[in-house]
Amino acid sequence: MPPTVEQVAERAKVSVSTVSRALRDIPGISAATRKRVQEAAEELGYAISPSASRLATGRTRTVAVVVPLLAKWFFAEVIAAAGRVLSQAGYDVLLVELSTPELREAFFAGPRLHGRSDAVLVVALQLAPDELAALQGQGQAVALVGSEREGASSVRVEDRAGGRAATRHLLNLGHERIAFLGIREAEGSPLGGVPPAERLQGYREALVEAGLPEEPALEAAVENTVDAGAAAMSAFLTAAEPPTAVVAASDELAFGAVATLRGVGLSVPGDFSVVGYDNHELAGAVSLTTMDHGVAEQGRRAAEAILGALSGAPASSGRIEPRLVVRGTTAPPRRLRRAAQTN
Amino acid sequence: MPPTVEQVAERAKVSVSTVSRALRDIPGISAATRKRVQEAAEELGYAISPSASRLATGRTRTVAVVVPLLAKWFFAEVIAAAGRVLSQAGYDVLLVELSTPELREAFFAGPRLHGRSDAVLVVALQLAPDELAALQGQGQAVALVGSEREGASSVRVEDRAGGRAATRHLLNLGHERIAFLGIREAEGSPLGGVPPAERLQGYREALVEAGLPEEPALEAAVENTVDAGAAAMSAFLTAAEPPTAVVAASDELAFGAVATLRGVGLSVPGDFSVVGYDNHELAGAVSLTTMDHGVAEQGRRAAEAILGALSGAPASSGRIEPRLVVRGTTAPPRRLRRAAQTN
DNA sequence: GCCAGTTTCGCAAGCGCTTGCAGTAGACGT
DNA sequence: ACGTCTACTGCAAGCGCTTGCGAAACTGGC
Repeated sequence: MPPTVEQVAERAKVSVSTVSRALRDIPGISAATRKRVQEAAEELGYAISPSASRLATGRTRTVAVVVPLLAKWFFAEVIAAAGRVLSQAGYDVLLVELSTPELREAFFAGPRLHGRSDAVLVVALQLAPDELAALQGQGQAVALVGSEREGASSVRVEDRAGGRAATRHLLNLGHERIAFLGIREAEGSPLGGVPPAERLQGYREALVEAGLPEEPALEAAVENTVDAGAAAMSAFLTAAEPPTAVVAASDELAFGAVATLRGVGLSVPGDFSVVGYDNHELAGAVSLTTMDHGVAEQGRRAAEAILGALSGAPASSGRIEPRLVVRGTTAPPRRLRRAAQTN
Repeated sequence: MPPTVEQVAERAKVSVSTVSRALRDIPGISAATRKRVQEAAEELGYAISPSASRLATGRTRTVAVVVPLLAKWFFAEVIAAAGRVLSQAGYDVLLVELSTPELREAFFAGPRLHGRSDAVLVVALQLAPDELAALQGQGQAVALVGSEREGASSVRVEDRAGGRAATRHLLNLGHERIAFLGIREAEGSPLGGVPPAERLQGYREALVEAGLPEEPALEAAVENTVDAGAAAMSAFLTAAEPPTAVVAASDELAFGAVATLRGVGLSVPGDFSVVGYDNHELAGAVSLTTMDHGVAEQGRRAAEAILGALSGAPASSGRIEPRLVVRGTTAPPRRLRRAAQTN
């Protein structure tokens, strides 16, 4: 039904090879001929057959995007941003969600991308060396978001600095008992390796720098959900000497923490301060103080790295510096404010 | 680099046609031969070339998913659910985000999907007749989520019933001045046509049934964001005779409304009740009473409809009945509770 | 042990595009 | 006016797989 090069050639009174070259702006075709061909194509409503083109060239002009979980804001945002630059550049985006260990295993077991994409954008997954090799073995250029591997481009966040900054913010406000609400892998999750571990390190560093002791009781690690964050917050509150502030490794955990605190009648930030991590789409809605790590930018830069790699550029390795966004869930601890008032 | 049918054929000592048939479970191959071929393929790590197969068959085993905005929870959730059933069925998922009117126009102007997918899953976009025709003209089977068109499968939500149920819930609690916080298209948005209009209708119906007057001043229509919801809520509060409850056409608007209310010191649900619409991932976090309309199920069913259409089934047209999820943002109006106390 | 009827396979012609190489036609110099 | 270059364009051989059709092998029945 759709016209082929042949029909365009016929109409433009040239050979198919000329059509092919004219339409792809390949030199060696006179301007006049090129124009004639383009017009013929236009009139016929010609559209190239991707399959045929791919078969002949061996390249697909498609990049696969693999994520552990599509419905999480972070991943969706990264994909959206990456997708825009990719499709802008004329690439198709193939979506791959690896939401269970089984899917992950199956995906890396065979050459599942062979002939489907030229490159892969891997978000958040911590690839094992052989997994990376499996991808590259299929001739895929690979770019990583949220991890770093030899031989692949990557975009990472300075999470340690981020964790430290979040914690410092609370220290500067006068808090001295600050908890950390971290992320632990859920059972069925395919992430494999927890990148935000650096956030915890940053937190610890900040405490040490401030001359405060590390207290294991103030560190939790739970599944990255609102409910888990809420539960963990409850646990902190039952401590003998509860913290007065918490830095959460994600905004979702922070949401949960805030919910718990307000639920038991505590005021945030009056009685307790919370800082999140992500600058989630809805962070503003609850006025959450949080670390912004340019989620969309991560996607954008990874996509650009891929485009670069596809045109022969060497692997690049970018870093993003998170920055604190102060909103309404952080304030000096009550003790200090009382003191200030009595001044 | 990767092996081809030819090499498999050679190793299994059969012809390429036999390999092709054996690997695809096409009858006419003896069990013994089939096994031999499969083993040979296995040993060689053979993977079919999609391009070649597509070129030869004309089918791509790919379905395109088009959404207006990927990073919104609703869309991401629908895609995730649909993607799971599609990839389970062996289909690739091609992602298309039409986030601006320009992109939308360009997309429908040419045969952009020709040879790229066998079917399209259109989420939320209200297709103009010629847009639908453009897709079908490219030989695409099409399934719609959130709209309905002659000649295409679709999955829709009984939004009118949903709007009515949400409103009734508030009426039953004793509210008499209930506002509606609706969705209006943003300027640069490609949605084109507002499906949730039915939610407003349901709201009005419920009021009429309860013998209450419709008050235009109690109906707002804003962009579907937390901030816009917050602003609209502020407007409601400045009314001469403010409402005591609001039904929002989305959870995001509801989040904004709640934020405004609590921001000015009003208690929710003590002083004001709010019911949302979506049962957003984070609705639980703020304990939002809302209408659940099975978002994942919409994706799943649409994907199933597509698979059906691809195997020759006639267009189907499913409906989903939303249900109320009562959480913590709705309660009787203060007036009534006082009365109850004095009892 | 021979023939008709089944199975099981292989041949070869595409599918629609790309590209190395060869051929043709102007352009230019002398 | 003729040879030499350069600039265009066409030929044809793939790319790796599918599939209609005919050939070969095998099954029984007699």
